[in-house]
Amino acid sequence: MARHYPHTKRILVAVDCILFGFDQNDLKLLVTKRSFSPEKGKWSLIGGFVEEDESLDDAAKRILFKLTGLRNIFMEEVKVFSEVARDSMERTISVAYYALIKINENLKLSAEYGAQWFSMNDLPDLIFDHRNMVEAAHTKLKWMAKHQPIGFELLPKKLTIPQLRRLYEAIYKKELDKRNFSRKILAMNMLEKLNEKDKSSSKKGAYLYRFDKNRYRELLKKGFIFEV
Amino acid sequence: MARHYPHTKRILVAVDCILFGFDQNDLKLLVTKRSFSPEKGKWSLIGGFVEEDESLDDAAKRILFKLTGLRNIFMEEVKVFSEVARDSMERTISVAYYALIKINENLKLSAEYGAQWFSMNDLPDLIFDHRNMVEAAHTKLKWMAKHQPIGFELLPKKLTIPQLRRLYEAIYKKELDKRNFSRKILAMNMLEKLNEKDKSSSKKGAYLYRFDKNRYRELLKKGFIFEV
DNA sequence: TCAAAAGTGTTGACCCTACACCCATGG
DNA sequence: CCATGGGTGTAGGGTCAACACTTTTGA
Repeated sequence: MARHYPHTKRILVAVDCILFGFDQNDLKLLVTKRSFSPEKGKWSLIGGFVEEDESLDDAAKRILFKLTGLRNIFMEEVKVFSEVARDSMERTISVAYYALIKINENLKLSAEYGAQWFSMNDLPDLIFDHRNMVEAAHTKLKWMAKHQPIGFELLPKKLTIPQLRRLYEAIYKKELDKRNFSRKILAMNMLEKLNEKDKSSSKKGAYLYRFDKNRYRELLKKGFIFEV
Repeated sequence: MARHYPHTKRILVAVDCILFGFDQNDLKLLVTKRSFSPEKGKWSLIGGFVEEDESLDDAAKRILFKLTGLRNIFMEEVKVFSEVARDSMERTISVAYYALIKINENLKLSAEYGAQWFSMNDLPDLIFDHRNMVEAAHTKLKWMAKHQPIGFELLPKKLTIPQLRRLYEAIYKKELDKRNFSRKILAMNMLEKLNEKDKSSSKKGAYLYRFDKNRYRELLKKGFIFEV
């Protein structure tokens, strides 16, 4: 396209991804080893520049796919980071996106990026303002997990109530009463109980459930408001 | 700064402002008549391009100031709009900001922009994706007004409880019980009752109150959570 | 004197929290 | 047989919604 708005500076636009995962009891963050200047070799969120023919959402999906091979992942904008000097090389504004990833044996990370999971309780130093991005994303995650059933995006399709509770405890860094929690969750009537148990974390085993998206959509139509 | 990230397209970055006001019973939006191509002469949100030496927050403040002469106004990012073809001239990504403005006799709008207030219930057609921006901002406003005491930004410093209730009714398009509303608001203990009445909307007159920011900050420290 | 908005209390239903014991099983 | 985590019920307090009449005063 021709330039019809003269005398205005065009700017580099990037997307940086805050990739959350959940593993046993820990909320985790996937970070990569930066392979180019500046700050080469340091820990960094995975990111990339926005191309001419893609929206920011598309750019975020592309970047996520290159690292993880995953598509159709829950992903959402957090906010824009636009301080003039935030990138030491050239002015770049960056839009932070967070994504919720199921960590499991099928997840194959591209070796290219030297990616590694870190516990949110024990993050390494990150370049630029990436630490602020992570904070902002975590704040948004807390908000969202409270008011929308996105926690399930971090768990296997078949999940147990104790697992879900441990996830919320990790997100909020706060213990929850197991009786009250399971009553509240089951009362919403969004989980389908299966005739299987998961014995990976106890001898007795915990019943498996499946989040029923259709039932949730029905509830929404009736004015139901999710809240944990 | 030199270009250190080669082969990447730089992009025009704009800010568009969703300016909310409140007048009697109506939530209002300030829109301008666009004075340049494309779409010259049509109704548009006020906006502008981001300059080299400013953050997006700064750009939004600058644009607001040029139109209204106001500073220190509540203003917050909504989200980025980045569809490739959203601007018909040249690819532009735009970050929507919303602001809350007190409409009163001191407000002097720059004549340059042909600005006009419209009721949110009766908006004109807007250019590009500006209507979507307004929807997104309204959604965020509903969210914020419920969980933070930002409603006061739309009202005079001295306000009455019925006025505040009408504001919330306008934001949520829903009637509220006046007894329950005033009990809830006063119970929060954030309003200082004055010995004056406002008779502009009734013969009996309603007591004026002042929102006490310091008291609110104290409450926050004690773990108080605002919710309407 | 009347119309129009302000102000004010109570009750019942529901919801949320706090809390303790038994169950199933693998080792 | 025992250690570990899973599963379950109840009672009390607090919160929220629903509801109607009186007050004030300008016109």
